[in-house]
Amino acid sequence: MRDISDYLSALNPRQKTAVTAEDGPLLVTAGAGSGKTAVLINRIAWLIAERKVPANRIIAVTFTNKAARELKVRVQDLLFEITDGPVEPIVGTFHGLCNQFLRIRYEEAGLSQHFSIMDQDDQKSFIASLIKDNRIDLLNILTPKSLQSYINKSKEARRRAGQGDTYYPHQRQQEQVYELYEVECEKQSRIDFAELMLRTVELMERNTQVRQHIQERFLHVLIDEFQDTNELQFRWMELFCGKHRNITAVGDEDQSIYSWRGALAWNLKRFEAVYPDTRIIRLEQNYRSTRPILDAANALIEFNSNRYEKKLWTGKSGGSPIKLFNAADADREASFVVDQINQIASLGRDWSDFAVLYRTNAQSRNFEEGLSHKGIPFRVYGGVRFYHRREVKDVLSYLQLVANPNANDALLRAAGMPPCGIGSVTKRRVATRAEVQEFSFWEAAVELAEESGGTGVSGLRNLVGRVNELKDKSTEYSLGKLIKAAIDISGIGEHLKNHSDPSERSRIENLDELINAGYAFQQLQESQLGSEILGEYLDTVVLDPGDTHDDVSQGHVQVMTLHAAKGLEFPVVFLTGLDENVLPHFFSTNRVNEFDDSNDAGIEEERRLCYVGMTRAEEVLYLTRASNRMVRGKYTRYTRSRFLAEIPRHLLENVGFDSVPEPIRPQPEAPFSRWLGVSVRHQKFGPGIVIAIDNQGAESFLTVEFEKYGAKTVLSNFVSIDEV
DNA sequence: AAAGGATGAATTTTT
DNA sequence: TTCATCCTTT
Repeated sequence: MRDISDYLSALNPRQKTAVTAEDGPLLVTAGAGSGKTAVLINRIAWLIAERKVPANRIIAVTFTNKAARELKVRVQDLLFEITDGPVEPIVGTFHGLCNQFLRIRYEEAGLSQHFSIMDQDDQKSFIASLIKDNRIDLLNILTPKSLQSYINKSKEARRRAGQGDTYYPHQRQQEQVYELYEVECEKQSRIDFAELMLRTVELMERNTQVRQHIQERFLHVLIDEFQDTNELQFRWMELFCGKHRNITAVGDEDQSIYSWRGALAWNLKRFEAVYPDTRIIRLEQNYRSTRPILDAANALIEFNSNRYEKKLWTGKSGGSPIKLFNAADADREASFVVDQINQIASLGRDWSDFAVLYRTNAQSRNFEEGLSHKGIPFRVYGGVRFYHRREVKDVLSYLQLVANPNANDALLRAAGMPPCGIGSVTKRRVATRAEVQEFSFWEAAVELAEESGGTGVSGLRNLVGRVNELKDKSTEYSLGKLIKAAIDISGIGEHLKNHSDPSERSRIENLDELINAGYAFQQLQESQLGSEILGEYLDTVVLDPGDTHDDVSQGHVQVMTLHAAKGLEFPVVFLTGLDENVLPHFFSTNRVNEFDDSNDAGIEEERRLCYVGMTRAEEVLYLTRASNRMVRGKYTRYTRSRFLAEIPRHLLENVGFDSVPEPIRPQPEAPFSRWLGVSVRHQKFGPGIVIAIDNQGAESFLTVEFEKYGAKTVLSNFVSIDEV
């Protein structure tokens, strides 16, 4: 049996300090590529193996299911040789963990046992039908989408209906819809993503017994990607670690790119404020990128304010400068990228070594066309997820109805697919009946089906019969078999098979895939019957609808947005669209509507996005741009991104203009001004204090009074802020 | 209920 | 330009 210290020896000193930190609040600010996942994994393993903390009394939280799976597997792998017993730390996403919690404590949380979870799409149509059914005349600045965001934002701020501002008419209407929404969710036993968190937090706050039990149980709480936590999640953390206060938060404010979804990078600072005895460890050694890439990324992010001063460094030497290409238009930008990929690949690289990154999905088309034109295999991340496909949702609506008959939208969906004579008139009858009798659409449909009537009523009779048949089967069938039954009994399979449109017919393949997924899911759980496993399956489908980008993408060039690229790394990266109003995006520089905040904060998030993109690159980084882009059918001129001017020029190599280059913009602001008087550390000269700053173009020279060498003027790239 | 036409909107999307 | 959604028509 090996000793845990063998593994620890693979860590650098700071990582080791973080891994073996004693009890109490611990904050790890981990720069891109600095091995934060390794720290998390090793810390959990160390707690279990060295500190003998029972694995099931450790809870680790991530934002994605993928990250949760990876964390769990790697901890288990690491401990496999060290411990004998099974190792099961509790690892999951915030929402997944809250769901598990609420499934057990649904009663105390005031939920129906059969509550079903709505994803974003479900929620949006739920709100839309709410507005329609209640005949609400929406003010013209409000839409179902804006109301959805209002409701979610309110919940994230822990505001219930009736607690928001009502000064303006539109605010009153927002509150009105929010109130209706809560009532309707209650009636239909529906719950949305934010509600999973809010209910959990509210229950913990309200119920002392539950709180104490949880706080007692979890000896250690660990949270990954802390810069992405929102208000609710911060509160969740406080509640979960309230007793033992053994909380490890890992994050990087420079990679906070989800503030528009309520993430508060500021939570890192707040953590320190809430836990004054916090131990802070900074991981600054980067193991991913070559030096020019790091230097450029560092210089760029330096323009942001309110950061922890930290500077990534690498022990690696060498590395080629960043290649900059100015294209005349987006087509040429794409063909340049494709040509470069072809050339570099011919020197012996796999297609999957390349990534093409962009700010908006609309930019992908040129690259897709260029790549397929040259016959290069590629995969575009994003797009419609399997479980969001129309035919899949249609089939699942029948199962949803079995699991939660109160789900009105599931009934309406099932009623429309396959077409069975139930049109808008019949649907309205169902809705009216449900309203009058104060029960669900399902019950209304059952009642109406027993009366006599025309095609609509016989359609309802059909539908009710089918769902009841499925309900019977659900008690005896396995999940895969049940899904197959849903496809057959509903008639969706038959309907698609006979469709005149071949693209509709091809949807059958997805349904076959759905059946397979059902069998696979059943395998994963212990053998349970359909009725028991169905609920779990429907939860999983919503909370973990699978990657749009499977790991089978080997042998393909990776094409994706900057957001999708976070957490990934590639040997060769093309960061495209470095144009003003593309990156930074137009919305961050111009106020377009009341919902976006165009200000420094907006630009700074764009800068972080750019930073995230650059730090994805291991060896080669290209920055490309185009002077003309087709937008809404019109050619629009673009100027170079301000971010290009923020990267020291000696790190950039122009590999081509195929248009007249625009003059470089003047330096926006003296970059290192905040460094004056700050104590810093130079790679060669050691510690010192900055006494003067000289900005020359994109480069900055710092005059530093060194402890050991006196005053010297050095390039800012070689200086980092001293650790406090 | 389905198909065709008009209309309007167009960042990013871990759960 | 392109795509999705709504509305009209049959």
